[in-house]
Amino acid sequence: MIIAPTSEAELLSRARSLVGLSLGGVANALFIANPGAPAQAKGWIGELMERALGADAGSRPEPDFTRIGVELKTIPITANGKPNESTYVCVAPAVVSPEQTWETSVVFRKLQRVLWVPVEAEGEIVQRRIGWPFLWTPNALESATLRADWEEIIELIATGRREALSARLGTYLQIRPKAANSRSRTQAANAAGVPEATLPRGFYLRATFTEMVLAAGMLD
DNA sequence: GTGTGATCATCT
DNA sequence: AGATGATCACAC
Repeated sequence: MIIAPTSEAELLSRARSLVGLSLGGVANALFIANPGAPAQAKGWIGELMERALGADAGSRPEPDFTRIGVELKTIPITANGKPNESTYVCVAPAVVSPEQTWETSVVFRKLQRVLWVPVEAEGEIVQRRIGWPFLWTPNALESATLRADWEEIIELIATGRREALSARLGTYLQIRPKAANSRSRTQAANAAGVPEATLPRGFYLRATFTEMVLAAGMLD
């Protein structure tokens, strides 16, 4: 077990010491078993990096590095240097409390400070290499857009209009299914407040957004 | 089942 | 090809 970092500088230093290394090499050094077939290896890279860097939040809905409030996100990058996937943020609430605001949301708390770690998206997983990591905080325009996206989506959930939810909503932040399968259900409420089962969903950052973030991050 | 880590696979 | 909806693994 690697001890959690106590400062951003320590975290960033650790992450940058991994630049250029293969995922298999890091896994071997940590005595972590190699992943199975790609379809069975979802999440393996993220969990490997969590362990390599000392993330300590476990499965709690808060930033990975609890002491310094930093969220870790690995980001798959193709040969053209762009992310080939969206980025999962957290589950979307099935019911919204009246006190819920953008500032108290899990999306906001997780995205206030992120350590992005680019990783090659192609080839054998164990041979993929780690790229240049950087710390990020959304700028004013990004924050305003994320907030507007979140509010639009949350409003639909809060008013029970889940039939209007779609991954097409949101400029940077979107909502999509987040479940074991399409038959999964969780308890929600319809427009009249009557309990109703619904598909669990999660918040994701569009790849077009993380592409912008990555482009800026490469500069520092 | 709920939350974490995501990527897969189908549709447009 | 890119985006949307579906799915996989694991901890608790």
